[in-house]
Amino acid sequence: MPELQKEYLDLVVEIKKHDYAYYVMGEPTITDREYDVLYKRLQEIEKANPQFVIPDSPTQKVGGEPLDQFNQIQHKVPMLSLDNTYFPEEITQFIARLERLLPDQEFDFTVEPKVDGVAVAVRYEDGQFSSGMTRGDGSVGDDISENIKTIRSLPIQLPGIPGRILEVRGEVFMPRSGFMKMNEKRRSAGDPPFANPRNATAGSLKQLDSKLVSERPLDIIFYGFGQIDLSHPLDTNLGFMDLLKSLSLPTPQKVWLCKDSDEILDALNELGELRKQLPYETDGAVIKLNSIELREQVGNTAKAPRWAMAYKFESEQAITRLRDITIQVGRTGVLTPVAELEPVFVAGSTVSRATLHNEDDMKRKGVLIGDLIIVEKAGEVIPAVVQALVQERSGDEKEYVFPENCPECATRIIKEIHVSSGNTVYRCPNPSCEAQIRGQLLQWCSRGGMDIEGGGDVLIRQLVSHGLAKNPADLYKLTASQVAGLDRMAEKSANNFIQGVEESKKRDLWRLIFSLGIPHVGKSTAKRLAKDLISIDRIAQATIEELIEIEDVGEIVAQSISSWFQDAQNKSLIEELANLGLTTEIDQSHQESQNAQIFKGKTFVLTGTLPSLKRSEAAAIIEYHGGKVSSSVSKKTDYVLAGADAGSKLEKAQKLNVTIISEEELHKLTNS
DNA sequence: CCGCCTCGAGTTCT
DNA sequence: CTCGAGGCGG
Repeated sequence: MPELQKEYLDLVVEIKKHDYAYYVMGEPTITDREYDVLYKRLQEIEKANPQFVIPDSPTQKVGGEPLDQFNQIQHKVPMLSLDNTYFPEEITQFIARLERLLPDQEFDFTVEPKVDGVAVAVRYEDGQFSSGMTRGDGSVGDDISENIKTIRSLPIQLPGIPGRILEVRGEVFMPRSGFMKMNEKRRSAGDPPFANPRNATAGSLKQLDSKLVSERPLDIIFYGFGQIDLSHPLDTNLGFMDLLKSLSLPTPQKVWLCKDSDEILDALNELGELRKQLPYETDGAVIKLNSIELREQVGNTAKAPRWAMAYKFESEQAITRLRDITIQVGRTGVLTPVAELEPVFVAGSTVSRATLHNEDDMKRKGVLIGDLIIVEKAGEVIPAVVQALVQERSGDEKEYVFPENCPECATRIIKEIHVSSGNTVYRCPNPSCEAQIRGQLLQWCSRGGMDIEGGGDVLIRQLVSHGLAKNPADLYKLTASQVAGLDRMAEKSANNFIQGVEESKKRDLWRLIFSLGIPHVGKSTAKRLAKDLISIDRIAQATIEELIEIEDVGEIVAQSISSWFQDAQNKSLIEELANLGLTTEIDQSHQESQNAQIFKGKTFVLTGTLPSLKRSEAAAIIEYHGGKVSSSVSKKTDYVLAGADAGSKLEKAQKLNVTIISEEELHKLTNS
C-alpha cells in the first residue's frame, strides 16, 4: 500500500476517534484548531487522490447535489407516538394497567429524558448506514439520509456488526450552545433567527441541500428501535442502551431504573432538577417497561404502545396566535398595547392576554397581528410575548398602528419621548377620561391604598359610568340607596361598601398620601413624607427646597409633588377630603411608641408565601419593631424573610450571604 | 460622572 | 416579578 494511502487511512481513524470523543462523550481530546488541521489535510489528500476515498470518511458525511424533493418511504415498523400526561397520578394508572395486563409478573421500568427535537429513524444494514427518515405520519416518512449523515456524532460504519438489520430511533436536536451561536450568526447576516432549538432542528432537516445542513450544529440521541434482525436477541431496555453504547451510537446521559411508582416519581424529580444542565431542551420524561419480552406481550393500541408513557413537565413557553392588539388606558393616562391571544395553556393556567408594554417594545419584537408568537410566564406568573415566529408568516399579517385618539374618551393622544432613554410613551391628556378616573379610584380603594372593602373593578366601573363618582371625595358622599341601584349590587353589599368607605376615613396619613396617586410618590415616599411633615397641609405648602431636604426625595420628585398640590382641582380635593373627616395628620401620641425597637436600623426583604402570616402582617410586625421593609435584596439588606416558593430574591440573598430567616424565627426574635 | 441601591409602575388569572 | 429610572455616595 502506498505511503500516502496509509496516511489517509490513519487520518480517517484518528478524526473519527476525535469525533467520538467530542460528540458522543462530550470531552474533546484536541483543540478545534488541531482538529481543523487534520480535517484539512484529509480533504487535500482526497482531492488529489479520489481513488482513496472510503465511504466511512468524515468528509463523506456531507452529501452531493441538493435534492429536488425528499423521497417518501414506508416505515417497516410504524413509528407510533406516545401517550402523554402532565399529571403524576396518570403514571400510577399506567402502572396499574400494566399490572392488570401482566398478572403475577415481576417487572421494572426505565425513566429517561424526553428530548425536545425531531423524531427520526436510522437504519444500519450489516453495520453500514443505509438510510435515515423522518417520522412523517408514523407510517410514511421522508428520506432524509443525506441530511442525517451530516450529523457528526452519527457513525456511518458501526464499529461492530450487531446483525443484519438495526433500525434505531431517536431524536435529532440542536444543543442550546450551538443554537445560540447559530442565531447570532443569522442575526448579523440579516436572516430571521429561529424561535427555539426545536424549530431550528425541524427547519434544518427540511433543507434539500445537505451542504447547508452540515453547517447546522445538529446532534442526535437514540432511545428505541424499529425493525431489527440481530445476532443476539434483546433482553431489556437497559441492555439495548448498552448495545447502542458499544456501537458508538449516542444515548441519553442518564437512564433511571425504577421498580415502582415511588421510584419513578423520585426519578422524575431528579430529572426536573437535572434538565437545566442537559445540553438539549427536555420537555419531559419517557417511562418504559424495561423487559423487551413483556413489551411484546402487552403490545400497542392503534396509536401508541401500551408499554411506554411520556410525562411532560409544565412548559414555561407556548406557541399561540396573536388575534389582535388592543389598548388599555392606565391610571396615569398612559396607553399600553395588550396582545389578545388565542387562549393557550402555559405553566398551570390558560393565558389569553399579555402586555406588550409600549410601542418600542412592540417594534423591537416586530410582532404583527395574525402572527404565531411565543408566550412565556415571566417570573412564573405574568405572561409576556417573547417573539414572533417570523418564518411561519403567510403574508396576511398586519402591522399594528397606534390610534391617534384615546379609545376611551376620543381625546387626541400626546406622544412623549423620554429624554434620557429615548423611549416613546403615548398618553391621553384628558384628566376626566373615564379610564383614568377608574384607575385612580381603584388605587384609592386598593389594599395598599385606603383599603376599602367592596371597591373592586365591577363597582368602580359602574360608579364612574353612571357619573356617581368623579374623584375620591365623591365616594364619601355616596348613599346606600344610590349604590344599591346598580347591577350586581343588592342592599347588603351596598351597605358593606358604604361602611368600608366610612372606616377608611381613619386610615394612617401615609395611605392617604399614597392613594392620591402623585407621580413618583409610591408607598415608601408616602411614608417618608407623612413621617417628616406630619400633616397634609404642611406637605401641600412645602417649597421645593424643603422637599429636597427629605431623604430619598430629589429634584424630580420634589417638583412633581409641588406641582401636584398647585393644581386647582387637586387643591379643592384635599380641602374636601379634610372637610369630610379623613385623617389628614399623624396622631402624635402614636409617634414614638415605647416598644423595644429591636430591629432599629435593620432592613428586611420579604419573599415567597409565609406559612401563617400574610405579607402585610409580617411587614407590620417588622415595622412595629423599628425595622424597614424594602423590595429588593442588596448588600445592605440585613435579613431576608423567606417562605414557600421563594424566587429570585432568595437566590440573590444566598449569593450575597444575607441572613435568611423563616416566619418562625421572626416570631422568636420578636417574642410574638 | 458612574454605579449601586431602591422605588414606582404595570400586570394575569383564579 | 421585572424593568426602568431617580437618588445619592464615592
